[in-house]
Formats: sequence, structure tokens, C-alpha cells
Amino acid sequence: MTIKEVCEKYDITPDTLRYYERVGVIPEVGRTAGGNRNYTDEDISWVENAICMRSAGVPVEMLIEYVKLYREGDSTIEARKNLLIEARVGIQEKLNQYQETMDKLNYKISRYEEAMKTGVLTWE
Amino acid sequence: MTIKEVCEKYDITPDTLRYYERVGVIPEVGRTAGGNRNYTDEDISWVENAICMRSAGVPVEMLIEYVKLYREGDSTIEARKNLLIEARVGIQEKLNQYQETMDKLNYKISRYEEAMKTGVLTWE
DNA sequence: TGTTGACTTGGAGTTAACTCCAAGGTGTAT
DNA sequence: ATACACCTTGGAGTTAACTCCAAGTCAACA
Repeated sequence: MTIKEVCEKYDITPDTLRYYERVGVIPEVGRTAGGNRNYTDEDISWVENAICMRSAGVPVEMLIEYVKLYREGDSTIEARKNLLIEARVGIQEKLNQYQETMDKLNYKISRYEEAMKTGVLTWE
Repeated sequence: MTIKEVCEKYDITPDTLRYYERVGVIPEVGRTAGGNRNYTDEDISWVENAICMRSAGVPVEMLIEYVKLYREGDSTIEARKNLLIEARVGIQEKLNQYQETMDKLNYKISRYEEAMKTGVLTWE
């Protein structure tokens, strides 16, 4: 699969994909005889994973660390698991915070709707 | 309330608080005779709101717009409500995305746990 | 009255995560 | 064989949201 095809599949730019590879968010991708990137199914699953984790705010730094451990082999399984657990803690905290803000926002919006219906402003 | 007290109350730095005021994330805060910031209860509720919204990723730009509309008075009530709804859409999308990533992460971690118990690696 | 510590301002610097660019190579349809 | 779109690299530039700094003011205490 060419870089363009991967980009279209995941709605991402070639620059981002090259950046991910350069810094190590995904392992190195093989090249064609001409030197162009040629993504295998395995490469693509790394890309998919990176996009998923990034979309939940997992830092690039953490993904780099994971790939680094992965390349070191089976001895790093526990370290990798711990990294995933660390990522999970961060995501859970964000989920809680976002939900809390969501609740406040819903309350605020309901007050605006009330004010607009009655024409009476009773706050701030 | 002094800037220091507000900072301690919300675990935030004075620089951030001054930055919020400078760019308009919160309305201007009154000063003492000596020129120091003196936060009223109303100022504090603006600060609290800003921190809450920012912690859910609502862009600074949007908070500035909200404060700007607020200062224009009652004629902007509908616009303000629409801004809040826009913020809510963004937060809901993040919540969905984070939950999806959480599910994938839980699955991944469970596979690691399985691998560590059985000593058998069956993937990647 | 002098020193200490917290405050003020405008402006510059930092960080993460891209995003863009120049100079050049590749590949395929005419 | 020659456009033309697409690819490569290293490196520079951008953006959002802070974060830090210098130079100066102010308040309280020895």
C-alpha cells in the first residue's frame, strides 16, 4: 500500500505519517525498489493503533516508548503492559473530567433555554 | 482575594491567571489601591468556569468569544447559547473517541495479561 | 528606613505535535 | 521520451497554550 492510500484510508496527511515514522511512533516501513514507502498489513495496524491512541490524547512520547520496547522483544512484555495501563489511567482521568464538564455545560445550556423561553435572566 | 489565594484554591499558576485575563478568557479583574488584582466572587466564578472548560479541551479562543459576547449584553444570549452547544458537540465527540480508545486499550491489556499468565504470545 | 517578598507590566521563550518547504528521484500515460 | 503527479529527505516553520523574564512598584516588618 502506498503512503497516499494509507492517508486516504485514515484521513491523515503524508507529512503526519512520515513524522510518525521518523520519530518512532510506528516502526520503520519498508521501501519499494525505487525507495518509496510500501505499507504492509502489519505496518497498517501500527498506523491504526497510533491514530487511535493519539485521538485519545496519549502522548507521542509514550507511543515511541512502546515501539522501542516492542522492538526489544519478549523481555519487555511487562513493561509494555505497564505502559498501556499508564495510558489507560490518563484516559480514564480525561473521561471523568470531560463528563464533569459535560454536566456543567448541560446545566448552563438548560438555563439559557429557560431564559430564552421566559425572557427572564436570573444569573451571572 | 489575592492572585495567590486564587492560585492555591485552583492549583494554577499566577502566570496562567494573568494570561487568561490578558487574552480575555475571563473579564478584567479589579485592582486594589496599590494596583494589585483583587478577585471578587464573580471573578472567581469566571475563573472556575474557565478552568473547567479548558480541562475538557474547550479552546481558549472559544472562551474569549464567550466573554466578548457576554460583555455585549442581553442581545447576545442566543449567540452565547449556540457557542455552548458548539462546545458541547466537541466534548461529546471527544468522549466518544476516548471511550472507543479505552475499549481497545482494555482489550490489549487483557491480551497482555493472558500472555503473561500462559507464557504464550499469540499476536503482533 | 531598609530589606524582603509578592505583586505589576510588556514581551520573549518554550513545548508538543504537527506542517510545510526545497531540491531532487520515481513511475506511468501519451 | 517527456510531461505530470507522486514520492523521497533533512530541516525549517507554525500553532495553541502556556511559561518565563526583566524592570519596576508596593506592603509589612525589624
